[in-house]
Amino acid sequence: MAAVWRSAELGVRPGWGSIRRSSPRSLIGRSVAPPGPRSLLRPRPPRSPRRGTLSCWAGPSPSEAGGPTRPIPMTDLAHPDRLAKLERMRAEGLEPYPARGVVATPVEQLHALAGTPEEPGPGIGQTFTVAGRLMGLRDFGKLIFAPVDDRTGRLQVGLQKQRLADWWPHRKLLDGGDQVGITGELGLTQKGEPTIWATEVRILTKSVAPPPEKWHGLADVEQRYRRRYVDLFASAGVREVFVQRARIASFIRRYLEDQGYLEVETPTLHPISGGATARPFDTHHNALDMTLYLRIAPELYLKRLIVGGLERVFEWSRNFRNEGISVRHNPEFTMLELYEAQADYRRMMEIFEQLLEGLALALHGTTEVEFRGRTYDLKAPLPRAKYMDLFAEHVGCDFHDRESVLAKAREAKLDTSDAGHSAADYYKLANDVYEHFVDPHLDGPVFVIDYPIEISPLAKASADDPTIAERLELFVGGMELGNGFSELNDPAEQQRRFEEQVAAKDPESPAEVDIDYVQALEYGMPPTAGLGIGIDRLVMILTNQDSIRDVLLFPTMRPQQGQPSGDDAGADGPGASRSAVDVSAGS
RNA sequence: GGGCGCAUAGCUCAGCUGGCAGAGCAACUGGCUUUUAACCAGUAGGUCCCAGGUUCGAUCCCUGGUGCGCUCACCA
Repeated sequence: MAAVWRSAELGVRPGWGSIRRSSPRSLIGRSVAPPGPRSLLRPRPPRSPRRGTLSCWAGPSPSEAGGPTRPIPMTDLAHPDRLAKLERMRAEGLEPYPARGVVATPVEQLHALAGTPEEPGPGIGQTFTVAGRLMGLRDFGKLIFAPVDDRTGRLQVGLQKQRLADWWPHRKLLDGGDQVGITGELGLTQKGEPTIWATEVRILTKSVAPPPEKWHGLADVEQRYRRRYVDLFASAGVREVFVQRARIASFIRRYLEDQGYLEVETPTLHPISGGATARPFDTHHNALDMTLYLRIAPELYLKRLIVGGLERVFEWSRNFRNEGISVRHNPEFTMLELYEAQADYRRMMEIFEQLLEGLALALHGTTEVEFRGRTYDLKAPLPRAKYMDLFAEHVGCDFHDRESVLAKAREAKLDTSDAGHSAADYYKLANDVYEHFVDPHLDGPVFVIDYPIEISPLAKASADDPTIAERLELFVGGMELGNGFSELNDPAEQQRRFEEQVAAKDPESPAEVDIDYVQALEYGMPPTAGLGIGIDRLVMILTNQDSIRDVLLFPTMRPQQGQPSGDDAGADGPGASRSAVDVSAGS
């Protein structure tokens, strides 16, 4: 409690004692803005009466702003001892938040420069600066060892009284978690640990919130996701996952660019939600007074670009789907979509295979990856299995054998009430049967190919069999990693399929035909194939993370502290077009 | 939305059958110049998630709520 008020002892104007009682370690001072996430740790009871109290803070303080004794705005995350040190720094003429950092050498390089006891590096005895977060303190009295982390790794610094005569009295101001810049001679300890023997120590930023326990880091998964910034610096291996994620993205970009692909950006706000089957998020544009949908897939825009002659395009598409959250679903997720003129779905499988194999080799040096305790070999070519064959094998009857399929659907306790109404309804049900019986067997890696045309409304029919679409889905670790097909480019056929979907009056079906897309096809889209890859899941596989949340820096979370949640159902009035869920390739 | 589970110090976690709230790390004080989660001695730190209920007495039992995890359904 005395946290914030330690400053009072150090000369902050007296007389705030009454506030002190009423406002223990809450968000104090600085402004009267809404409290926001006060307690970042636990829900707290409402504090409405305090607002007035806060405003009397803000009033008189500006004159003090900038002064060393101004009240310290802090949440209750700030620790009293650290706040006291902050004030002590100012009292001793040290700026806890200096304007500039230091020019430093990355830790990775310093390790190379230091070498080993057997083979000392060229930097031994030279002076360097390391900058980063202080990850601990091992105090031996006249010697302190401390690990410092920067983005490239961890290096030990050694603070010796004999080398730091002037600074030594300030040493107690240091805490784990502080941002520091340490300059000194590079050397090795008796145990051979590369160490900078400091001759200059600077606190570049005082950390007033204590870091998590040093050995375990943040273990509470909720805290890990909500406060990822802490997780990143405090938990082993977390940064590495996101570094690898960036490498994966970079590798794929390079690969596609080498293949002559152009990276493009298409709208995220869609007037008609299309390109996949999913409930969209909707929003409203005030000036246009219209409903817009966050994209569920970039597909229809990218194919417009093929019509436009760009021929090979890809996009990192953040897609938004108003669906459930699970260990492999997040409401916003990243999908790579690519389209290539003059290609068919076989070419898409080759690209997919080359990417997977190349990524595994680049990241792990082998095509075998571990995921959820199992090993998957991503060496190309990957096995293929035809949808109809899988259906026959695992369901036990032919896809088109209505009687048997219906019996199987009932056996699986699927909803069969719509099944008789239309051809589309039947195929939807048959596909449900497929997923129920076949998906559990698709551990992978395996390309499932040649899907029924009826569940692939944006795909082109096979030349050999008009009931079959030239389509692939790749499964690894039991997850669908991607979906691709030879693109339907017959505008009349596309319009017919769109209208069929709209007519189905399924709440998940599109409410509206995307006429502009049909018109684009009327101008002529060359034979084209497309592929969508779920990047988050790909990263899961390649970094052996069980949950999609572990490969997303900031996964979607419910807000804390009993904020109103999900009760805006009445927000879209009756006039707002009910979810223009779209036709899709079922991707 | 359904089922199961979890919520205790800044962090990681114990807490027996319902009887004064515990440890390690972090912090503070003291000691220690080559450690690697340093070590040794001491000090301080708690709305036991929230609200009700049962009870002489609730961290513990009951009811409801909140958040999170797993799982099922939908989806990629």
